[in-house]
Amino acid sequence: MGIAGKNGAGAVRIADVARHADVGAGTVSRVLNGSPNVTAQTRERVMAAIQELGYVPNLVARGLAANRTGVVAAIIPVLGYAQHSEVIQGMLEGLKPYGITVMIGSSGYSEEGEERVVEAFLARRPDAIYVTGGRHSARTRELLKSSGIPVIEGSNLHDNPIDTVIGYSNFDAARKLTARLFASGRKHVAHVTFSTDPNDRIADRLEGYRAACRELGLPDDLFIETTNSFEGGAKALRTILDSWPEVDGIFFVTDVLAVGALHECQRRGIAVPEHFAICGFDDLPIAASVVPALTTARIGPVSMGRKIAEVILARIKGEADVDKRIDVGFQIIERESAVLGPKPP
Amino acid sequence: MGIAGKNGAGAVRIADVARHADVGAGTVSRVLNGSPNVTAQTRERVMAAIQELGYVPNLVARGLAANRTGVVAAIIPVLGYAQHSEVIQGMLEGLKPYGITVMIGSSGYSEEGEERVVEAFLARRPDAIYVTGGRHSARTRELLKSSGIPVIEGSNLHDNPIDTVIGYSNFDAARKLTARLFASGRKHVAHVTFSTDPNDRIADRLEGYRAACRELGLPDDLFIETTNSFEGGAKALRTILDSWPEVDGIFFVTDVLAVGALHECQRRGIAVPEHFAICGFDDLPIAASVVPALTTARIGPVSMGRKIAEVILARIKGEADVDKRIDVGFQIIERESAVLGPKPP
DNA sequence: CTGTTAGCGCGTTCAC
DNA sequence: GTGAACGCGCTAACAG
Repeated sequence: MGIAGKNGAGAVRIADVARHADVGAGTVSRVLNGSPNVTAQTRERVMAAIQELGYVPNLVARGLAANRTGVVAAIIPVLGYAQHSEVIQGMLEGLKPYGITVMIGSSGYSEEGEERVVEAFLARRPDAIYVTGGRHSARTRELLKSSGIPVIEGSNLHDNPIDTVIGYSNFDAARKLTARLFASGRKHVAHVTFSTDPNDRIADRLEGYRAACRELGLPDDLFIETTNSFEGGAKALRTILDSWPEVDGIFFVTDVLAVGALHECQRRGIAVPEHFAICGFDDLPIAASVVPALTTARIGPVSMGRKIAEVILARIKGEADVDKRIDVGFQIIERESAVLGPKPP
Repeated sequence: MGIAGKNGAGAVRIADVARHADVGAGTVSRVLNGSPNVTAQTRERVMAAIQELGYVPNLVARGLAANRTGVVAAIIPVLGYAQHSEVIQGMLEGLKPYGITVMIGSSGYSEEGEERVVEAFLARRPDAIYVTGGRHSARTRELLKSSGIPVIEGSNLHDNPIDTVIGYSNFDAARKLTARLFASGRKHVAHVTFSTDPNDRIADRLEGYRAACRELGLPDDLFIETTNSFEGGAKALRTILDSWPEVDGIFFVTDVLAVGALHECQRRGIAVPEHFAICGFDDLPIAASVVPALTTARIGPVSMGRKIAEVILARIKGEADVDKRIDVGFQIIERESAVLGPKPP
């Protein structure tokens, strides 16, 4: 320890401030936490002492004493996928004004990975925890449930949440997108998905596709699996061309896949939407830029993150009547990749 | 508090374990921290007690007592931009095996935002801190310097680091890309940049472009500013077409801009690389997918993050002879968007 | 090798 | 309204 021994902005503690302001340590703590039971005069004296000494409260010690750390934990599959990272971005923006910090972990798309991160995080006593999706190991559910803190499951509006779920219906969105392809005159709509992980969001989209097919009395098994990458989308397109020549519409489970397929169409001179109507999912920025622009479903991950922050704040404040199931909805974005007839000028 | 009052996996403390195993609290702490000074026999007894009671150490209390939190702080401009998020992903992967957690913050591309996050983070006593780039407010530098913890500045290999810098030379990479465009036979190479923030990486790329121009005795002022988005790239391309009809090569400061421009070329039927040789920067996944595939510079943000983790671990362990300046290098990725002559078959 | 004790810095009772 | 004292759960230093 010592003067500059990793003590943030100095080794000055609350006792030093108290001495300097000629008050008790308790009083300093009170002004720090905005207690009303302090005279304006003494408050000023304390504030002055804080300024002069450059005092910075030790939030670790506060966390121990108050049994409240001001930290929320967040777990997403990977940080590199913007759709998940932007949820965190929204949470950061919503929580920063309240002095709440976020610790981040990645599950690597695996239940086991998630379990280990949850375990490690709970030992740090966060005030709340956010996890992506609704599929977790039994032990993870148990850990979370008995943690005693608010648990927010995000992105997919599933039944049977651990505590609170904030998201949208992947099933409904996928069904709507599929139905839209059929409504635009397509007769044979395929679906491209992936299955490298136990991911309820992707699984629900597949079910949405199948439901839309069955509602029209059409076969619901025109789907193939690939890897979730641009190249995976291109590969899937080639497979469809080879295997199902009758297909005239494709619903890709992510924009990444759809964009990869669009590029493959460009390379092969296949006209979109004339030959294939194509839609994706997520409304990544690239969806509006690619040629032709991509029809897709928009979620608004940042605002979802902000909503999550709101709920966490309310729960931490102790408000009991917070919704346990919040639907942030989705929006179908219609662009050229899925219109029929000649392209707009 | 109480039995299930937000105490993680239960309210059992180290004293409970000690009692259950019939040893002292210190001994439990020793086995927890892997001290060699424990008999295998007592170690087992303690481990058994931990198991039976479902004890989970309170890392907040440990942090206070040990003056070592096992947390590292990381600040990036925004979470939604993959290039930055993936650095964090690499850090997570490198630090997780050592039980170290990452708290994340975003500066919003502003020095003031960064300063506030740094301030908030230091109060939580992280064991180390990572910040993006080398441009910071004077107060941020001062806070960081006097924090007493390892400070890693990342991404841009600048001079005058606060403590340690890990990255690559944006200047060199940009110069090399520009020179490559000239070497492929282009005579008028423009540069598209943006300036919405005090970003040393982008500024250094501009300087690299200008240096390459001057080395050939060519004008170094064919650059324009736009916003860093697909649409921004498209807009810049239109501006160049209108203003500088002689331009036959464009170095876009990010892949996002370059891809936006490539899409605009597709819309307008402009042949790339025949009309324009184009290159970007970052080697985002989209760069290999777009048509034509994009020549760009690759950094490897994930492995850079792992390198940062390594350095942090070494510094935390107290190793004094850790490099203060680590060049992770870059790689020019040659693809079709910048070759001359007929495109490959 | 092990038990005991004194802090780590702060919030929160209590009396005053 | 304010100060003093105790405790949050753990590590580290000290005896033994």
